[in-house]
Amino acid sequence: MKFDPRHLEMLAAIVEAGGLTEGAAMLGKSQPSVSRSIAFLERRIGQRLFEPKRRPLRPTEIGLLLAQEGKRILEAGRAASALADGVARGVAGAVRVAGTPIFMDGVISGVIADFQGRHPNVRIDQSYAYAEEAMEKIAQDLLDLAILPLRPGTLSDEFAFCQILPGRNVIACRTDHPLAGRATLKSTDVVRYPWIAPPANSPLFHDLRAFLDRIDQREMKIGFTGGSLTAVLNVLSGSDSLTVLPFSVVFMLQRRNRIAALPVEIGDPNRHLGILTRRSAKPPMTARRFTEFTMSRFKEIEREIAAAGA
Amino acid sequence: MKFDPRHLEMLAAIVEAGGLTEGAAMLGKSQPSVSRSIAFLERRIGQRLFEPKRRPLRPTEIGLLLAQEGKRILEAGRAASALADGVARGVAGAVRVAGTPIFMDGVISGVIADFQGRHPNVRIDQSYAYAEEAMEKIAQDLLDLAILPLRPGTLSDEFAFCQILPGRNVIACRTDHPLAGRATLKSTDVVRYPWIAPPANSPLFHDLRAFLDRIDQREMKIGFTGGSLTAVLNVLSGSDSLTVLPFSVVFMLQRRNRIAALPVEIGDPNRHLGILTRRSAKPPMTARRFTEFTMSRFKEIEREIAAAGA
DNA sequence: CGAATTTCATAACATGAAGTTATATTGATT
DNA sequence: AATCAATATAACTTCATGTTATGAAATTCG
Repeated sequence: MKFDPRHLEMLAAIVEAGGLTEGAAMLGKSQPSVSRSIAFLERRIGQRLFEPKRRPLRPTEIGLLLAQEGKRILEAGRAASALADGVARGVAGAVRVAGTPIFMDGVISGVIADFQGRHPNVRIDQSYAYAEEAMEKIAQDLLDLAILPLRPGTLSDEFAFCQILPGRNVIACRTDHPLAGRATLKSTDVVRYPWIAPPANSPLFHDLRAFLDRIDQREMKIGFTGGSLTAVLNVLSGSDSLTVLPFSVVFMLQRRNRIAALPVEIGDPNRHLGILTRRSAKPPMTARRFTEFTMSRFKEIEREIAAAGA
Repeated sequence: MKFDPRHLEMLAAIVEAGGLTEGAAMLGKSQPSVSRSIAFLERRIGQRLFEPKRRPLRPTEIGLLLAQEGKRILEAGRAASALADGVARGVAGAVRVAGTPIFMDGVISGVIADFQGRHPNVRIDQSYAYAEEAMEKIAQDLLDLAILPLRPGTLSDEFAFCQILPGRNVIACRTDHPLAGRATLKSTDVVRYPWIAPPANSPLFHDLRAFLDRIDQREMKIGFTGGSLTAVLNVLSGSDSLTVLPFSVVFMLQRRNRIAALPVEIGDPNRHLGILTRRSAKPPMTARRFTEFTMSRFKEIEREIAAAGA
């Protein structure tokens, strides 16, 4: 005996509402429709589900038991509805976001924390990726969006890129570093100190190489390499090391971690930090929400940077 | 967004089975039917439920979440099916049975205990009633069956009566009662001792009155009245009291409770203990099961009585 | 107790989702 | 690259469910 779950739903609704008419109303159906379906069900299982000749329809023993199962079905259906509505409104579901490690850890993690505070039912699946890999994953729909530095011109039509900050990098050091506070720096100064190298394939590393090429100083002491942002910061604040970091990361961390930026700008001025998405398929509502949230958050950060610079 | 629970079932089946084809098979439906239903559902909620371009169909985030609800629906449906099957086979549900208090407590309670051991999913709703009340309730379908003493001839066509034992009553006393063991008794003997009166409106009481009328002894000392069988037995075994009890009750209890029957038979010899049911409507399977079980049990009891009498 | 009211069942018909088989398409596999 | 298996689509049928209108029965109330 296989039941149509809708029949059990009707049964539960009638029992719960205390009558066929109210039960039908609760389900948004007409009374005769429900009446016929229940009659059909009773004949199919060869059992009365409601006491005969009782006008406020009262369930029999088995009617009550089956109605309990029906109630579970009703509740599962309601849960599913709530879930689907949440997804449609962008307040439930998941967002798959990736970005360069240092930037994700230094800035985006804070944004994610804020976002989760407002949308606790949205899960953020974060991963680390550089531009090439991120674009691949976005194209394969393994990723909803990526937050990373790019030159907008270099992009294929497949992608959309929404810039949020200038992608400039700076040389970072601890606040009481011998070089900190100097108005100008000679290129020979910076190579006297040990360096923390960013990951070998990262944009930061390329920028650093380009910078050293430019000042014709190919010899640098690498004192530390391969660490995450936390490790980099610890080494940075406990030694005279220098490293190259996105300005936004230094800005966000400068108070808490006593990090300073030297007056040297590094990297392509045409490059910007931005949000990379796929242009074609319309993204899930959750991803759109997160994108909007991130952008508004960065507007605030931009203002803070401007205020601090003034 | 209101879901058709069948869609959620399909979703769950596909996810559980690991593919659309197997899922359809699990539900006993054709593959195209399920495919189309899922496609329909995806368009309705505007969300993909399965990753596109994946051949062993794999659920998306939301697909998985909705499938979990679907699983609950599937399980509720399965539970309902098991329940309905149980009821149809008479191994689940309830039986409403009534009978005279002394007889129910003394004999039927043991039968019920046996029955419940074999059918733990059948609930026995027991109540106490004499013939008149029992017939009313059976006619109103508030009762499935009654077990009580009746003269079969007096019955209307509405009822069926299946006799299980002669309905004879005896005078009961404790085994070491002064009268116990005597081969014959004079009527004056029995009125010397205090009596325990059965409930005033019970057949036992009427039989006792008829008996006393017959032996022309209208004066009897009533020492105790109004108690249940347990109380009656306690008084009986702790004093020289006499009372009238169905023979079957005395028989069942004589070993455990040291009760004896005096060689005096009381009551209408044309009356029999039997099972009273309604003839018209076909009874629920559970009631039929219980009736059959009770009758077979009484066949055994009858053999035991015969063996003990020999 | 009978009338009014509520509540459920039935009738008649329309609609459309879901069932079917046959076939095309497209990832996956070797 | 070719084959295989899994899924999607097409075309069509069927039947449960939806509708409104109405009848019947039980409950309530004056």
